[in-house]
Amino acid sequence: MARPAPKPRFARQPPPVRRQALIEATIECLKRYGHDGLSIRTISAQAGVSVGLINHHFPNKNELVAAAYRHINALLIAGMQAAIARAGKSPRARMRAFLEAWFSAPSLDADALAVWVVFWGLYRHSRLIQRVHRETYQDYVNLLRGLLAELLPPARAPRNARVRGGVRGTPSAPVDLRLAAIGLTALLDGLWLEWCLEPGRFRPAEAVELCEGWIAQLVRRASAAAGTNAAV
Amino acid sequence: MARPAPKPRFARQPPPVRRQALIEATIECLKRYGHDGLSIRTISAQAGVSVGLINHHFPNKNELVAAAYRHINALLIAGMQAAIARAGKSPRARMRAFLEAWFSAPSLDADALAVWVVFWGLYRHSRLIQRVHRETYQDYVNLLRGLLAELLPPARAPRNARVRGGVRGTPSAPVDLRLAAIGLTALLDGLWLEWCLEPGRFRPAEAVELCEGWIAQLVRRASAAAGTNAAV
DNA sequence: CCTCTTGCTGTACGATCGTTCAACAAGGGC
DNA sequence: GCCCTTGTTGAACGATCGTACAGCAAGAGG
Repeated sequence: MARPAPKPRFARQPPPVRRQALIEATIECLKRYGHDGLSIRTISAQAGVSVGLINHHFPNKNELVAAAYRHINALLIAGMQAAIARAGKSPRARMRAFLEAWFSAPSLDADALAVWVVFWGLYRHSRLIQRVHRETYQDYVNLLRGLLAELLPPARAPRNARVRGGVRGTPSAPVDLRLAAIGLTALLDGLWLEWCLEPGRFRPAEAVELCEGWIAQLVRRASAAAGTNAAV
Repeated sequence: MARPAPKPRFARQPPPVRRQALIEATIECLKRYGHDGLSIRTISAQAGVSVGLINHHFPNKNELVAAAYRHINALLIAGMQAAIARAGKSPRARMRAFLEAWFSAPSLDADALAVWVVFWGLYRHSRLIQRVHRETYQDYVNLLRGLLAELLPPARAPRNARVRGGVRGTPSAPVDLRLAAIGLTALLDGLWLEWCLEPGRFRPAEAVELCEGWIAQLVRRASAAAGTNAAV
């Protein structure tokens, strides 16, 4: 008992490490408690630190929240890119890998959606969130557009494509890569949203199937327009 | 000046009228201030009443919020139904009317999305919101499914439809009305979401066009499967 | 082992939150 | 014109919010 039990009351961490821990605690709190979890006290408790520490590493709460938003964005995109890279070189396999990664954990998680939705709710009134969104959402769209471009015949890009009015009965209109990416993004986001809000309504495999149907239809139209059979 | 200027300091309202006014004030506050607008003081100021009145007409704040969620749901569905009714009897015209109503004001409004998103953020942690969602979302899905059913040939409904594994290259698989409705819902929601988050990326007419393309493709497949030419 | 830097703690502060409640007064019924 | 019902007010309460800041102590450098 000579030694006074030198158990340190806390352990110092390098700023980057601590910042990362705080960011992850923020996301965990959002998962657990929704928007109510976005409080300095809740987050610092989750991270196991005192209330004052957050303002030592971040100028204010909004900056921490924006950093957390940036983190989940980056995580999502990195996950998708990894899945694609694992799939090899075949454009079809890469697209399929992307879809399957999109419609399975950890992307397809009701808790995760709850987190995203809180950020979207902040979007309109937080310039910080808006900036992060602009910076990262573009990456996601580009990723998707790249996958589509691989898949479609390398036809002349329809630059400045003005859509002809009333496309009702013209199934062989030239494929607009921009619109195609927008549509696929919408389908992905919409299915993701639906599944998270009510997981019982359909199975993830069915969502993949719906997307592949959309893409197959796209490839068919593109091939017809190009007059070739480039796509299998 | 004999009369002491009998200007009443407030005007009484029948409870249903006042309740409705408070509900609309809640939505207005959400539009204006996002989640921060969901405070008793902000809402009562918007409605022009005192802080105590809300708890006189609603047992607590959560009930008011749930009532507001129910209100915007009902409003949306009523708007769509009205647009459809105005379109007459032709299934194609009705579907088109629906799409155009969906992708124009007041549905397609960035402020409106901000309101929805806040409610979705509450969804996971509020039993009240969950109940309202269940009760009203079903109406929306049924509306959409009805429109689709009108449009597709009256083929035998694929009950208990088990999706065949790996539908990769079978474009003439029987059309599953359930999956079709799910896909169209996702496309609608996704495009709506995208447009509201970044209105510059595409025009509402392009969204309508994307949806009509999806539906046309569906009709084509259904016709092929039925072996008829029922749909023009 | 002492020193110095700095990551970290925890109290304090003012603002704002949702809710309660006693008192007020608007306005219809007689 | 008075009464009575009840819609409405607004002060007060305790809890919790984000931030500031003075001081503690961990742990590397000498």
